[in-house]
Amino acid sequence: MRKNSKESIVEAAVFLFNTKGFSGTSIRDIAAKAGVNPANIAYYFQNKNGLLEYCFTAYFENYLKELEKGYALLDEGAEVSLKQTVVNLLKYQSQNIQLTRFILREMTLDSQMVREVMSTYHVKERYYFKKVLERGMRTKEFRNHSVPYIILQLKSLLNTPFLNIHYVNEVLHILPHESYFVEKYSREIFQWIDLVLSAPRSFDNRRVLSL
Amino acid sequence: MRKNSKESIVEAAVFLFNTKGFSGTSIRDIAAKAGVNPANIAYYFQNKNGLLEYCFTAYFENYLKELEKGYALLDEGAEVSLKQTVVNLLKYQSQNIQLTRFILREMTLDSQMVREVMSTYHVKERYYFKKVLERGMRTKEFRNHSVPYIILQLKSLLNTPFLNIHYVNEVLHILPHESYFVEKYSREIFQWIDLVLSAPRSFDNRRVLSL
Amino acid sequence: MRKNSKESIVEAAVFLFNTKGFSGTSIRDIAAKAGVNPANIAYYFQNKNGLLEYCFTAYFENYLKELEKGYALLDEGAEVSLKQTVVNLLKYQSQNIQLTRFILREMTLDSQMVREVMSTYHVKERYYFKKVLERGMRTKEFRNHSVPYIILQLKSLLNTPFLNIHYVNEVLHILPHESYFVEKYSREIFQWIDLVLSAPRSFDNRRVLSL
Amino acid sequence: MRKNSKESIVEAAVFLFNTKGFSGTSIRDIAAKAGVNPANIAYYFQNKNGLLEYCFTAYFENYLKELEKGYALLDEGAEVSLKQTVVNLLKYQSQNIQLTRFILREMTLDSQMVREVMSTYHVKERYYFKKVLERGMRTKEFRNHSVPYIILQLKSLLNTPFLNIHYVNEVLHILPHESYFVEKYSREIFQWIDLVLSAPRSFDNRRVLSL
DNA sequence: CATGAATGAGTATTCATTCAT
DNA sequence: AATGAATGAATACTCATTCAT
Repeated sequence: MRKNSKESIVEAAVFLFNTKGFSGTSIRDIAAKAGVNPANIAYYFQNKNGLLEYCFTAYFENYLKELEKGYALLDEGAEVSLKQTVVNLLKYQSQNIQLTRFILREMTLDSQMVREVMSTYHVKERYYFKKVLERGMRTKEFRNHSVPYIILQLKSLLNTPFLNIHYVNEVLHILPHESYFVEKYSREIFQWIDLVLSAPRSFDNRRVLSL
Repeated sequence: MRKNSKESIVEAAVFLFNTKGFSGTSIRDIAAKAGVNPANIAYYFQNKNGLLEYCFTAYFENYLKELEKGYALLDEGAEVSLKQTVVNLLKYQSQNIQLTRFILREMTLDSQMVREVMSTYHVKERYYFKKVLERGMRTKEFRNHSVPYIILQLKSLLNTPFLNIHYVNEVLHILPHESYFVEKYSREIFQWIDLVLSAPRSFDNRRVLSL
Repeated sequence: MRKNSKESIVEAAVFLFNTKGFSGTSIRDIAAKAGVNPANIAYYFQNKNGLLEYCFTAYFENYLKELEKGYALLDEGAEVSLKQTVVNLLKYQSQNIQLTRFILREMTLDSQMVREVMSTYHVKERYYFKKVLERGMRTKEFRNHSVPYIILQLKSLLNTPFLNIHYVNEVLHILPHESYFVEKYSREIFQWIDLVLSAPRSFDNRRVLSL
Repeated sequence: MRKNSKESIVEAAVFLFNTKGFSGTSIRDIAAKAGVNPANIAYYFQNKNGLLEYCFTAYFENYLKELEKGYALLDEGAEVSLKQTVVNLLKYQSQNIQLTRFILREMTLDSQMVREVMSTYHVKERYYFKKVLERGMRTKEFRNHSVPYIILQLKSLLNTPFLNIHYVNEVLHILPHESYFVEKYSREIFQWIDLVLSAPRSFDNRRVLSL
């Protein structure tokens, strides 16, 4: 009857997982919101966990694409590449704000499935960041610094607004889902790159696209 | 049989909420792990939500105490006060790493209870940070900056290692529960304060206690 | 794709009904094992019960044929007829060992369908046995005996090895699906006929075919 | 509220398993018939399979007791011991006719649980029968015979009336749950023992108790 | 003939909670 | 202070079946 059952299931699931968490969301809730029969979820995704894995995969495959786009610019300079990556990721997360929050939260659990699915993606992500940072240090664009600690800070800055969206909204009156947030917050991270990461010199943000 | 049922319930609950999430943990799991009868939990905490609220309250009351200790140093300078606060909070979170992760995660949900309980604490926290930052800007210790965006970055840096502890462990090989992490990571945040937040001048970390 | 969907469905169904029971087997199990679409089963057999009835009918029509073959020999003597029937039935059951076990088990349930389908066959079977036994008693081949109790014993001896095949295999190390079992076990039942059923005299097994 | 929830659950379960089979019976059916809450079944028996295991254990422990009682008479003669065992087992099965039918049927499935639970009991049972038969052959009470095939026939005769109770009722008009059946059918099996199993001589049934 | 999509009723099981003791 | 028994509602999931294509 419905044209796009699978799609509407995912849509409903993302919304509910985002607001109530994975465990806190029942398959019936999802089916009701999607306007489909609960059995249909098993039909398309095997079981509730299959739906979760589908979301994880969807999120991370696109996430890695954004990473790769920035990484492709590495020959134009580590700083340019990194800044472009920051913009890409902020944009991606801002445009998929519900999915992002849900994934970022679920990642903090100790479930075996999460570990398995994510180990791949995390290793890849770390590889990209490491390459960019090491290149920058080699070319003296960046000062020498502990790579893990830099990655930790960068990821902190990138993820927190999307994970704690409610806090950011209500307490700080910042709206991460609005388009100008990407622009504004990119500049904040650029400043962190310029001041904390880069070797002291004149900075060049002109090459960063789509800002 | 057990000397301190209540305490052992909380202990078990924090461990399980931390690893499996609040919704993912059943009262029987907790009771089994604590070695008490499930009905006992209702006896002490009314119901499952009461146990959650107890954890939130316990966490935030001590969290605010740490904030206040740093705030009390405001007259010795905004930078000193802020840096001391950073050390205190890192220490507190590192020493209560399971509770911290669980609370930080649960805070990202849209439950009404979470909103209610936390509005108070978040407002207070924001008040402290705002006071310190504004004082620093007034005294020219800090450059002028958007207060909300600075708070956002500061909180990002403070919380992320404890929330994403598994990622930080496995991927970055950083161990936030070990004592030297506080020391090392404090210096990273100090650097952020010095380079991003402070007006360009010579920095003074000598006054920060217990580092 | 498959050449003979219907046949492969029955084959799969018999195997699964045999090992897991009718209620314990799902239409999807059968379809999966047969390599066909579940909807196909409804196409051929109306519904799951139709498949069951098909199996029952197939089993009993051939079963009755074997009975009739033995009954046709009645004029050559009750003992010969009975012994031939024993051989025929043992052979038939041994060659359809999965179907046999499943049918014999399902017959022990109180389902209405089972009652209906089987009343016909049971009555016919009883008729044959009764005729043979009464003839034998009249001709003094058999001693006088309660017919129902003799039928009960005869059916016990005929069915049990095929119904409790696992027990018979594992505990007694007898293999009812191997061809020499028919030969060996026939002799056991012949002995029962000779000693328990027949009037004391010299026995003649020469006329029994295909042993 | 109810005085004997556990007992009434077992009672209802045995009745329903008997008529509809284990897989064909739902936990709700049982709970409804027993007048208890479905969750109570999980409370007492862990899950549906736990209830099944409970029934198996209950059946076989008492079954073995009857076997042992007969076995204890072995020094009075193999024939006496065997005949007493027959009476005991017929009595036990006749008095627990529903449980017996259900167990005998379920034993014919290939479930792993059934195999595990029963391997013990079957081995013990085989041990008793083997000892009795071998003793009888040694003392020339019984003629030489293949022990497994004798056990097979004996068990056929013992179990079939209780397993195929409906057939036995409707077609043969024999009522295995009535007390005189034990008496009558014992004599049939005695005759089998006397004529098929025993060496030709005069028989003595006087020593068999409670007949 | 055959299938993928879809469904409503049903499955066993788990849940937080209550309450008499 | 603590517990075993019990419950009703909810859980994820499976079922046989239907139907348009």
